[in-house]
Amino acid sequence: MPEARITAADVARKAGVSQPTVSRVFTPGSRVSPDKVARVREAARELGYLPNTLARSLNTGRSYTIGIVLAYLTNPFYPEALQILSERFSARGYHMMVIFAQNLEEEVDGVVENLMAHQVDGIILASVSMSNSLTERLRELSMPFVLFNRGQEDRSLPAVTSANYAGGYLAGQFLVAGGHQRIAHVAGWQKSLNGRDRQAGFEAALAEAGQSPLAIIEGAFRRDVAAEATRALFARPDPPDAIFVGNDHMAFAVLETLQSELGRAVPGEVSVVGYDDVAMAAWPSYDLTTLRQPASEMADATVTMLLGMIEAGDAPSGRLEIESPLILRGSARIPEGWPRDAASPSRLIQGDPK
Amino acid sequence: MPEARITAADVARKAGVSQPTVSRVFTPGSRVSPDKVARVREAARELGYLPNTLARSLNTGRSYTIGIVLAYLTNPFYPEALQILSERFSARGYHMMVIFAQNLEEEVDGVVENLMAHQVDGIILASVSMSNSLTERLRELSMPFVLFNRGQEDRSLPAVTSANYAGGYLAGQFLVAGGHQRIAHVAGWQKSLNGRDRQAGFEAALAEAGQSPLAIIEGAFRRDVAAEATRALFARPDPPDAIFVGNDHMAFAVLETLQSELGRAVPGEVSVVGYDDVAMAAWPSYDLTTLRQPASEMADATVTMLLGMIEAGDAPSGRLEIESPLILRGSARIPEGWPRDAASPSRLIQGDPK
DNA sequence: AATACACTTGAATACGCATTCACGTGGGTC
DNA sequence: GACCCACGTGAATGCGTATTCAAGTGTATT
Repeated sequence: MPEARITAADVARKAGVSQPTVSRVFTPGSRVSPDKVARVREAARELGYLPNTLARSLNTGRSYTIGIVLAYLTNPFYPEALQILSERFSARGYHMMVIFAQNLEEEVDGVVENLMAHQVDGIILASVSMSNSLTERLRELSMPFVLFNRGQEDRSLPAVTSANYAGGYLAGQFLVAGGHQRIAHVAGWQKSLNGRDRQAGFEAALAEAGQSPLAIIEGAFRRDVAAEATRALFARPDPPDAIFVGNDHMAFAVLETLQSELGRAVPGEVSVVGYDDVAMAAWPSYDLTTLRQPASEMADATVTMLLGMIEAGDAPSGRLEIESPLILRGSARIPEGWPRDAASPSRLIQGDPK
Repeated sequence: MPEARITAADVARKAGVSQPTVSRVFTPGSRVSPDKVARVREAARELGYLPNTLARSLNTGRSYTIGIVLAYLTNPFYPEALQILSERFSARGYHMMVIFAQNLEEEVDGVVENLMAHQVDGIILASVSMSNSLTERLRELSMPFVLFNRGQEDRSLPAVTSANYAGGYLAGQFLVAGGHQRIAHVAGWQKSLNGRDRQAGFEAALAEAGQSPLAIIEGAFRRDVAAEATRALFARPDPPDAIFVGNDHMAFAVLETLQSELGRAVPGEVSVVGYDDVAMAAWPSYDLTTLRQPASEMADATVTMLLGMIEAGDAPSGRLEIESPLILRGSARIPEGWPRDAASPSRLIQGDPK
């Protein structure tokens, strides 16, 4: 029966030093004489000692843990982002506590309180809504947080998104330039600013060309709803010749409904443009033209922003929008002379406290 | 500038009670008079008090945190499993700390030590290898752990998998019954027992029918390798008329290579059977016949097993294999009279300490 | 009326570590 | 040779909570 719990005091005793010296050996930046370092490390190795992170956190006030709240992983953009975020945080010495919450303000608020009780150093809210009272609470407690892939009306809230309006605009511009006359939109969830921004950009591009959307149907970021929307669009006497879909996850359902169920040629009869550029978009079955949300850059920006607040005490920096280039593939007709590298510019919107 | 940190002592002062009384109010099972409960709750609410989980864990020795080590989320089986595991643990009052580790024993060992330093109550190792020394270490420290979707040679290690051998056997049986004569296998990673078990079952079924596999090529659970394997199979003078693929993630690549690149009809010229039944397998683009690994049941079993060790002190229970039924879809010819509900039996293999 | 008992409560303490603080010790400077 | 200073070290203390333990209250029992 081996020792139940090895503490710094045990190591100290074995190495013939004091407990604080053991602590210093395991605290980068502390100065300890080389011989004691060696003795302590040797003793620690023999005993199998590991510093208790909880005790450490309790008196430093830093847990090196980041809480992340997610709505779901069904949309493959989130697994991609989650893994990258985790790896970035790991590289900076942080761990990630992952919690799923349905996208209800009430539930998210409870989850966030839970994370705060766990003394996380910061919180990432990925694609979930939070109540204003919670936002206030986080601010008062100066708990660092960043919204990931989810903006809110208040542009002063720290958030990292892609340039959704610009991306939607680019999608619209692209489809108009492709000579499409009846362009429909299967929109994202209307309670999501992401979805509304993409839609607004899309509509602006069409308006600028003197067009208006053939139809706009909410897809709620769900496959089944998007498939149903597609059926509805093609039950019309004047079906669309192009569809801009609010994200790739829905676009796959739209494509499948068009091809397997409605027998429409893509892009011959209908062009389809998505949003996200998840890995699957490049697979042969879909070959989807789409706007790329660069998960890697978004994760980098999120980590930088959050750790800036935590470690450097940076003030919350408002919303950061990452450039969202159009990736040309085979699901949409490519206009003559369309540049291969068209992209919407990235930009930082400084928050103006409402 | 609001209070920096509200402690139980602050609440106690405001409510006119002692700190232990506050503690008791927030500790289910402790008896406190109703009026004091009310006073304490009121004061806590006004101050915005949340018990510090770190301090609590420090002297209870229980963190209510589970560490989970994952190799990647690229195979969609893992996001599905991750979300279900998280929800199950949440329901039992536990949080999940997620860490990614390349599938190298060395790295996994380091990550696990890291989790132990964080005082997790238990660890789930999802599809990663660990060294024998680490296994020993975990046993000595009596740190509960369960291998998820990854068995090891030592059947006494607590693990939850599907019935991989039986599943592979069923796949082989099914393809033989379908009248296929040249059955190939794109195998999983050879260092994974999952992959080897599926292969062994498959080979046994063929052998029983007097056949032997046309070819077995390692796919390493990777899309690109699987696609290349498919090309190699069809570069032969005697290409296969059926392929059993080690998991769905690879099977999608095989299907796409067959259809988009090689122009082979599925299931007309080639039948394809996968393994996992991830959500995408049911999508029209793939419509993949496959063996279901029931993520939900596997997660339930894992949670039950791990929390049994943590809360009830159960002894590690050996490997548990969950039934893995064959899901009939359109990617493989269905033999005449094949039962619609064929399934491999689930079974518990008691560990015999080597 | 006296004792026993169930119940509630606060003072003290422990959990494992990091961090003051004060105390040497040695080498360098004039 | 006296002084100063940088450095290494251990004793003591605090982080915020849960858990002894003993004391106090009131009710039931004899």
